Amino acid sequence: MHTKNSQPEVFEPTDLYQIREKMYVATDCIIFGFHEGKLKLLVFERQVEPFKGSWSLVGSFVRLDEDLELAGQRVLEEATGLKEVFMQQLKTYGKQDRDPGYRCISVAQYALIRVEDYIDKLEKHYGARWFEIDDLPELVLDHDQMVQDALEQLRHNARHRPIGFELLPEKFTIPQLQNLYEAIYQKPLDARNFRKKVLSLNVLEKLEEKDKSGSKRGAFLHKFNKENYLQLLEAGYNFEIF
Amino acid sequence: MHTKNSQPEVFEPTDLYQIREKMYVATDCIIFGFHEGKLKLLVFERQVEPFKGSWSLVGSFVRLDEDLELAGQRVLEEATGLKEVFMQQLKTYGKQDRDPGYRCISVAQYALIRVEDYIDKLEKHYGARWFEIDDLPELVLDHDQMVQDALEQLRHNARHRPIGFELLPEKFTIPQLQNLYEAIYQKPLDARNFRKKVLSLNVLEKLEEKDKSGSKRGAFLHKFNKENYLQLLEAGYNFEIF
DNA sequence: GCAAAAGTGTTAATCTTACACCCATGT
DNA sequence: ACATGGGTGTAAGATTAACACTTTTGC
Repeated sequence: MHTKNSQPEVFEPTDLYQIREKMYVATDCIIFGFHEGKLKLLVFERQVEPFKGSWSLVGSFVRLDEDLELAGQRVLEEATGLKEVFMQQLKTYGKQDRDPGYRCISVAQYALIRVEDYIDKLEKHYGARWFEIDDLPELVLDHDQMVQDALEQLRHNARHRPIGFELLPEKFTIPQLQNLYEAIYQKPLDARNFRKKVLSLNVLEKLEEKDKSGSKRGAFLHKFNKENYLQLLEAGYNFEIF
Repeated sequence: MHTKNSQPEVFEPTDLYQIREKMYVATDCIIFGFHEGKLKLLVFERQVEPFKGSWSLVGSFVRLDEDLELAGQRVLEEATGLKEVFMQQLKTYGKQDRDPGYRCISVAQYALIRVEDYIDKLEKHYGARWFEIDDLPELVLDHDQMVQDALEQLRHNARHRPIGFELLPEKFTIPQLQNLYEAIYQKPLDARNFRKKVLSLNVLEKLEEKDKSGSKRGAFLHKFNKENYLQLLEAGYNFEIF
């Protein structure tokens, strides 16, 4: 509060560039996957002190000559071998004491990957491991918070953009898609209403092929039609799944 | 892509801590205000080279001993004299070449301030100036992008949380609130439907006082009831204004 | 008395929700 | 033939959107 006659304290522009202190900038990746009807998180065993051996997100320092987004992609590729993954910035964590060793802020980014049959290859390396999101271990530093925030963001985004498709293989069935949404929101959805809703969005392309892995009868495979999606977005269309 | 038999490239954990390069971390503030029925942005004349004299958001380097959020509050106080302002992290901008002088990433935060009669005090200092958001000057560096992103975020958030109240004085009338929403979304709203909707949310407290600044008849003042709001949020209530 | 903004309800259209049965197939 | 998951329609209820007139008061 300031009183009527006191001038407000206004910045001295020269201050702006007076105190310049460099610090470490890290990026940490929250990696989600979907497998066997469950939404999962990929975590890693921390290899360095302090907290060596604890579970942790995977991350890295951002290098001086690389864009922030690129740093995320690099971390992801180093950790999983996957390139050009869907990835979105979540939030930057900047508490002064968040890392006990040194001052370091971390830009968290979350990734959605198509797991498919590739899932256990990841686990063979460097203590990487998938956990179901309702059964996560405690993570190091503020990584628990990051995961909670990422889940909230994922739930929020999946309501408004057809983001869920990033977690499925290119071809998928409607029941698979429904399973995914049920896993994200942790509640059962009505199959008729779900089908009606997603088909009404007009972004799915029905293929002639069937997938018989889920049932004897088999379910028709669909593809996500990105062009239709972009057109509808421009037209101000609102995607809400339920 | 990797072939069936090649092991995926997985990160060498020791790499993580091998390349450590410090950089500057800045925070820039997108300051919104609402005055005379218009949504406005507070910008500043840049006082340092390069680009001295250009319009710019206000910002500062984050200090080693301060939390990121605190840095935002500090910048805001230095620039406007206002304390404990509503402020929310927007996004972190980390292109390698975003600042020509040196490597610097910037965490953008946006603030909503209650302008009231305080508006022109701000303009008297250091070239600070309010611009209407549909008539903004070009800003320095990537600040234009920051403002666009902040606007989008503001529009998005104002739909889901009663965030708009932060831009109004403590006591306000329903028509003023409607004006604000019209300014944010740049489209006219139906007065009857708007009133019905916001009142149905049960977060406004009607006062006995009237405000006669807007009309001869005067309109009843209302207060935002934060307790009710928090209760409803917990109960999973969904605030959508239209 | 008139101009200017505040305040008030109803109806049609749309969207959401709940709900139950037949189909196709592999075993 | 039966067990399993895939696929389909309808009706009731809730929400949204469109729309016009009366009230109050300062000038």
